[in-house]
Amino acid sequence: MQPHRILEVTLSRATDRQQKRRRIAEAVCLLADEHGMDGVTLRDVAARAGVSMGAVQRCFGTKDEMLLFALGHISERVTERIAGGSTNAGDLTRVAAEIALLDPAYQHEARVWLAFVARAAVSPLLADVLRRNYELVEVMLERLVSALGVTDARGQARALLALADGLTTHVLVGYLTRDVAADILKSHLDRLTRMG
Amino acid sequence: MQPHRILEVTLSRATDRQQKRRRIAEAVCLLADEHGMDGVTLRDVAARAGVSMGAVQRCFGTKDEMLLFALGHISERVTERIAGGSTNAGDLTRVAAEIALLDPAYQHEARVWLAFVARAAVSPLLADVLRRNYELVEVMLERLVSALGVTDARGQARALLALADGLTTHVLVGYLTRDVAADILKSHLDRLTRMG
DNA sequence: CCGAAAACGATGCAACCGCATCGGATAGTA
DNA sequence: TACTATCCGATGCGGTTGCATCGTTTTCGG
Repeated sequence: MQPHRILEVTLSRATDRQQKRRRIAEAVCLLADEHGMDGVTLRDVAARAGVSMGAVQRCFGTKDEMLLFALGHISERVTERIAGGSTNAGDLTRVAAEIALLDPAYQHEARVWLAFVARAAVSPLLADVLRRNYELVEVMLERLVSALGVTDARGQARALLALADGLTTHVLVGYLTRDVAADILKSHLDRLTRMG
Repeated sequence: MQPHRILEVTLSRATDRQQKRRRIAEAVCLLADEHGMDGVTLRDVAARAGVSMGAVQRCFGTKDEMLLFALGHISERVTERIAGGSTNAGDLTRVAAEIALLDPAYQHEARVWLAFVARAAVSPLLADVLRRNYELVEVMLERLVSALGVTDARGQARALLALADGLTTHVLVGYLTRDVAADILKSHLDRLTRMG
């Protein structure tokens, strides 16, 4: 068999592996959403993903590796969605709302995110992934904010990011309603726009 | 023996109980700070508190009750510290800094708080305690903010609370340094003051 | 077509979990 | 001093955890 055939096959296998990895990562997110990070066990993950436990072990040498990949997976998805639309100045509102995950459809992602953040506080590896993700979002936000003509765009971007995250958390624990959080976010953005 | 003697003894016993409860709660916080909520097991808690496992079981019927009490314990402590100083208008800076737990001495409390918040997202009982605590802080913040002559003091108080929480989280995962977070918070407060 | 290699799912394993139970130590009452 | 009720710490128990190991099946290169 020719080398290029070998390459094909190898790639195909690798692709399958990656697909299975992603499916497992999805299962991790589902469980983390439902029962928190404690509810993420290898057996339950395998059952949710519709694979055997051995498959999970083969895809990820250890549970921590699995969680690391899962965090990277969801981070990637969220970041891509945020960066998805055009980066017009008017998109700041949309972007901010998506960062805050205020839409009910994103409630699940918000819970997963919170579970990972909490674990990242005591797991340097997870923290690294999270930090990288925040820096990516910060860059995007800074661009949008600076387009408003605001001074200290970076600081304002960071503040907006923190505000959005805090609001998400407060909604999750039931302290604020989604509507109230959305109003607060909107008010903040209005003020930011007025500043420019 | 007279009834009042009985009352004395009973009270003394009850006091001992509460003291032991608090000591156990402290141990819970220590462990949650070091290894996250997963690291909080009855055995480790007992060892940390310097009591037997049976003592922990006797103080709290179940693990959830223990966690519930521990959350109430730390919430109370933080809230009291925040409300401790006089509520002058100038104290807004101090209060905000203490809410954000930016001082390195509060780093541990911040980690514990995050661990509980994450669990509260999937535990209604914990969420109730947390929500009550947030509402308490909100009232204090609203009073301070309204003293600045700001319109929509409640909304601004909520925004400030969310910003502080978000900054705390971002510092914990290593995305922001304490100094940067403090600057952002200060900048926000300055703007708020200028608004009034 | 065949042999090596990889993937597979099932099962085993030691450690740990929360909780229940137990006999003995202790303290309060008459 | 006896009696009793509470407290105490140790141990047991069923269940679950993450991970290792097994024989078997599938896949792929020659």
